Amino acid sequence: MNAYPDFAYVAGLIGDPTRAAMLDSLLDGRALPASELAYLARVSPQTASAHLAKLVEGKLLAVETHGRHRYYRLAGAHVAQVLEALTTLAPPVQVRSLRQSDRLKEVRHARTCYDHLAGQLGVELTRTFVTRGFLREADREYRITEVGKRWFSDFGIDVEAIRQKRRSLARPCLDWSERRHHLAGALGAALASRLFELGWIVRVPSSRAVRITEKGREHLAHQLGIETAGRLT
Amino acid sequence: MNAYPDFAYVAGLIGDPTRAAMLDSLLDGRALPASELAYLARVSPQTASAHLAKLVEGKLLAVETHGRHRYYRLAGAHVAQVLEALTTLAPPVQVRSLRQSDRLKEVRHARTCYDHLAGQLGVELTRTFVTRGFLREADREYRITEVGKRWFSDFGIDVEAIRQKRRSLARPCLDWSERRHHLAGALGAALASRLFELGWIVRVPSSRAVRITEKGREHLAHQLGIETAGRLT
DNA sequence: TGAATGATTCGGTTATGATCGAAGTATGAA
DNA sequence: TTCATACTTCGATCATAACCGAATCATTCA
Repeated sequence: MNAYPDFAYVAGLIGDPTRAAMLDSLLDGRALPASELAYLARVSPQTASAHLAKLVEGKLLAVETHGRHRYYRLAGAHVAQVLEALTTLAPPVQVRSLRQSDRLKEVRHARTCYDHLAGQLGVELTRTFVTRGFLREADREYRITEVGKRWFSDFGIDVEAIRQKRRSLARPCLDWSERRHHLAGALGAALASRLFELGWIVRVPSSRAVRITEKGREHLAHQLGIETAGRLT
Repeated sequence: MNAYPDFAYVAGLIGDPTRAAMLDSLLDGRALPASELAYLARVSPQTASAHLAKLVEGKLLAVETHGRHRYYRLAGAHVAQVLEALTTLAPPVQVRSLRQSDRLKEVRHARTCYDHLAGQLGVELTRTFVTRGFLREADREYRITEVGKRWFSDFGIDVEAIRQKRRSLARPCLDWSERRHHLAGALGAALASRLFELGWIVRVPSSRAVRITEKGREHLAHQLGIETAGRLT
């Protein structure tokens, strides 16, 4: 009857709470061993193993064997994008505690999405790049302008070098908290790691949230006109 | 622990084969009564009722009561978009029969996606509008240029009139078969219904596929330079 | 070679939730 | 009223798949 691919299969894979917890743990782009994923999802190694096999079978995860360890990671940025898109449909969390509310604010403010930045910070950076003429929006991707190439180069990102890579250079990714696009792709990834490298942002332990350092706050304001103080709303 | 919305819940709703069949039946934007959905998903009315309640509870469907009938439809175009995005991750169907292969070609060639057009035709139309300067891509939406407004007006679509509507005017929607964006939003919907009205396209019975008529083929070629013959690949 | 560790396979148990029969509610028509 | 239709609620059944204990495989290290 149905002549086109079936979304029920993929949704079913994602829909199991345990598998969802695993996918969630991998959303930041890391590769984790099976035991770690079992621990994070609070199930036994056997159970985890079965789930991971299904996720690999369904092409949502990729696996890499290193000695007796098996490292699992998302099959690609496209998987992270679909998960973020799904989150868009999810009912907003009802806040129970002050602590939980704080964590939600953190994660809305700035977080990693696979290997790039999302949240207010991610969206704001992207918006600034477009209004300053560094990026131009095209179908399914951002084009990097000459001005942009110079700016990124000065910032310590060699656009030509990362252009070599197979993956797409600069693509938009839908942000579930801001409901706007932020920069993904190789350039998005490079930008995020450069910001970590410069110490403008640091990871919040055991969370996808990212904190902007004092140094980062100053530089973002001076160099890009992005005000980040008091934006934690 | 998790401070952000959970995609497992939504994915779980979509992941059940029966519910997925119902969502699929509604992907063209129609509103169908519960009994019809039960028939299409091959379950009893009681079972269907339970599933529909869950889908409404999860804000994936909206329900409208007319007398003793209850009409269910997708809660909005955003739901259709997420379903299309999910389909992007789904494994390609393995073709068993010539008949199935033909249906797949049909649906790849041209189909409705909620209330607008998708497939090769949808993507090609959108591409043409952009290259001819009728639309310009911006963040999360297409901007309609002055030239575009005139062209759509000549084509029988009053852009100012549909701009009044609440829903977004012209937004991109990811196409699972072409893996590019096509035009969604109020303008996308208006375009589709105008093409039906003009008799350039007709629906294929019991399918989301759309067939381009001889008349449509000629006009698309002359007025927009879109060659549709022999593109059924 | 043997012991220890990481991970998977197998088999049996259990719980969740999809399913439908039967009964109940609401609307419309005679 | 009474009957028919559209749909939902309740209750019971049943199947699927998540889960873990035990055993197995594979790698590393002593």
